[in-house]
Amino acid sequence: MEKSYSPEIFEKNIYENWMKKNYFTTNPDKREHYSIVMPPCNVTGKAHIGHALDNTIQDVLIRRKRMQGFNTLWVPGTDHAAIATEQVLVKHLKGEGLTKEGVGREEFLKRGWDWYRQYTHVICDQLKMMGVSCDWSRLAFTMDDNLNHAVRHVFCQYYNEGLIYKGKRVVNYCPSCKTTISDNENVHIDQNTFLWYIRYPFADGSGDVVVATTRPETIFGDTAVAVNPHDERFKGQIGKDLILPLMNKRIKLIGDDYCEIGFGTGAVKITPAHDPNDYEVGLRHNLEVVNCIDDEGKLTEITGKFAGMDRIEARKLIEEALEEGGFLVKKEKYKNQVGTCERCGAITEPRISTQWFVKMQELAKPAIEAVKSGKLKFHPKRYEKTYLNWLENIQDWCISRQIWLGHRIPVFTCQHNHTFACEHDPMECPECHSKNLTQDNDVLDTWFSSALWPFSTLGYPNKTEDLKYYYPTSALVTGYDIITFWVSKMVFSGLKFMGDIPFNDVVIHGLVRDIKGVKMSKHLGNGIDPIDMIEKYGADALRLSLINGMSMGTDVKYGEEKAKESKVFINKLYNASKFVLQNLEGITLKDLKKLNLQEKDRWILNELDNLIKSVNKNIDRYSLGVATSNLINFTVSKFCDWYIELSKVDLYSENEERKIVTQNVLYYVFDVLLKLFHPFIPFVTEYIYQELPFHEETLMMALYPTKMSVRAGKNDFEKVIELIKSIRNARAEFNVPDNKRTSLNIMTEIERTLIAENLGEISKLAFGNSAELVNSEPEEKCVKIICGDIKVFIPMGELIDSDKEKERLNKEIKSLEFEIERSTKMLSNPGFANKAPKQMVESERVKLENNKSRLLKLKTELQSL
RNA sequence: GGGAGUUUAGCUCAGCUGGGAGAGCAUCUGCCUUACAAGCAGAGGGUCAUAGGUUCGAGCCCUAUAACUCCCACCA
Repeated sequence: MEKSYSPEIFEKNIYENWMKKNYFTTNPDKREHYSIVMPPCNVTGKAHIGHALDNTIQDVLIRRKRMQGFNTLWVPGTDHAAIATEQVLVKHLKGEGLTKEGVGREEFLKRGWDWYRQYTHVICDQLKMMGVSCDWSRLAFTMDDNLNHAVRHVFCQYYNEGLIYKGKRVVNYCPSCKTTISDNENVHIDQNTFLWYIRYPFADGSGDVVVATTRPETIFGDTAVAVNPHDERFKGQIGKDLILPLMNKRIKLIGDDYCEIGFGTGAVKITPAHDPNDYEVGLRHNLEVVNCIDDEGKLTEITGKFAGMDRIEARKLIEEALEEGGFLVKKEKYKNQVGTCERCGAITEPRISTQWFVKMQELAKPAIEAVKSGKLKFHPKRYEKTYLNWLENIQDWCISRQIWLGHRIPVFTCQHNHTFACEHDPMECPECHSKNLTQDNDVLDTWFSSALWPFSTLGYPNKTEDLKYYYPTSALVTGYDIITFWVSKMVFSGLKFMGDIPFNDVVIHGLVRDIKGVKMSKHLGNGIDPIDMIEKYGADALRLSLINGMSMGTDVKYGEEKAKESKVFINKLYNASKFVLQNLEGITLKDLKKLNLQEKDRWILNELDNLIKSVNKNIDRYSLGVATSNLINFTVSKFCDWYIELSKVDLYSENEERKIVTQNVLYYVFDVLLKLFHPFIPFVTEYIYQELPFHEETLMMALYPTKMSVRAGKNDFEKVIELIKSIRNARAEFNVPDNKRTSLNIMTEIERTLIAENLGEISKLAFGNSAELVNSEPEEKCVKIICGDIKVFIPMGELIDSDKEKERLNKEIKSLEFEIERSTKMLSNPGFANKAPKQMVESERVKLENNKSRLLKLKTELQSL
């Protein structure tokens, strides 16, 4: 083993070996299964720290279950992230002086595949560096042939059942990406703008109506002005004609409840082509739909001299024109929110267009029921609300996108206008047998394919053994940001096509933010590259730093310091392993239960049992951060600080029997500890494990520890620990430096056996040069320490300062008196004595008695000074 | 406008079904003790956001309030 912990020299080899031995691959068998499908990573570039968190959580769950003997399947995968990738490709083309239309669909798709092939490698290699134990032989991609088959199968079923329809709607449209985007991708941001008040004169010259708008450029598309039919101000005017400014065209004043009395001027201009509400109003009143903004965000021909101008840039000129014509009443500052494209940041346009939709009402119902009935569980539970709230207010799902990358909509039209959906590319029209067919130009929303992920990756629509065995999967691990648009879609898809929920548990984690809590972004440059962290501190340190202290569902504030801290801890574990290994030479393996254990051995074994219990409990409830802090706490504060130090006494002694016992306990505890740690920090644990005198082929397949229950009854060794701490404490109070050793004279009646057994240990750990049991107080001037029944006399000659000693005793007396008062009060409260559990009352009584007798001893001591 | 979350030591956060406030980092003191100075031993530091309530007992449960964060929503 290397002198110090250097992850860079072994992590890569260990991973390659795991791969080579096929430890990650699995197939259905007789065992119980535990399966997870990995949320597919976008093939757009590098893995970010969020991937590291998400995949570490899954790896921890998978690795523990694998060690517990389950048939564990973890399916890795990647997503084609069509809009983002298409954008990048278009940019690349532009660099070559080309356009997408110029190269044509076929060539463009070819370039897409080249890109995917190249970057799938990058992202997968990075995941491998993190140590993920997924079954790489099953790596899935949302555009794979079999997944495409699943998509088309599902599409056709929806289509044939009438759940997919084509319709005219106002949808969000990004003029920069030139495609429709979903509501989720349309992010609202605050903007400072103006509210323009515009006068619409009545055609008969009887005054005018003033409307307020934030979008004067849409005036060209106005086909009505609406007021509330119950608004007194407009009584008798509804139905009259108005003159549309700038267009010099007649439009009607209509009455519609959509218009709120008391808001703004009470009148609102109606532009059915460019506002979803106005479109609805338009339908109710049979209004004309006039497009005044084209698919590039430019004003159309009908706007006359403004044609070809960008819609936002044209505002100023439109304003001037309105003013010139005397239509502008006023303009005031106004704050509102505009929709922007999540990917490119451009202001989106509500735009009337023909799109494909999935009817959601019926599909949502069973998905709601699955959660309400408790069959599908969210962890933490509060995220159920996000899920339910969304499904209960569901809108039809717009699934068509006007781009080229992705699953092309499998709907065909023949020359006689027969339209049909087809799972496999058709040769002819099923109705008229025409061979002159054209396919719909749009592709499907990326989420359409990821919605099928839990079963498409297992072979759907074929009825495979995998599907039968691994579905429903055990858990889905993902961030809260995609509950609505991914988790919910998988649930209703699973219920619809598999007849069962796709996973039993939904484990929701938070987002990784920077140390100040700000979202990481390229723009701000506050991102932390997980690969950087691996190179500097090792993959195990990265993993541990993400998990330790994390609370499921809550955002993680992350800074490089955390990786550093984790590395410091792993180094500690590494050093402990060096100690253990050095001292296991010549060990003969024994059955611990048959060995003559001492109190200290029972103590550490008992603590270890508690650890196993709490680690399991916390992983079961997905409190991974608590599990790691249990583990770290045990390692540092129990194993290293105490047991290792205690063990030195016997290991370096001539007592062969004690040496064998100690070696066996050390080995046992450390072996269990490595196994418990392995799911979290797989590399270093495997590395150390291979150095142990007895081990299996790999730690990742070793049996996960269970409790051994060495003993029952109470733990006496705590008393020795208390004693040692008291001595250390007293020495510190007298400013005795650690390198000054003293003799320790211990007097006790009840605990003679316990103390006699641990004299060497007490001496070593409490800075003694000797420790012995005495029957009377030494003649010399001593510092006296009282610890329960045990008294320790430490001759410290010139160091003893009686004022200081008095001070020390007084301090202790004071805190004891405080404690006694508290207990007395509590016990004398009839409510407590009657209502509290008996155990509680009893232990409080014992505590009080002990404190009282201790107080007496201390007071006697003080008087004798 | 609706909903959720957070508020505990100087900083980052734990704290399970209520039963004497915890960790890491930082600070101070003393130690190179043959696993570890990336260390060891010790110490200081908290009205658990505020105000009420339930209870024998509240960081934890209930009700308000405040501050911050996030999500959802078609308000011109």
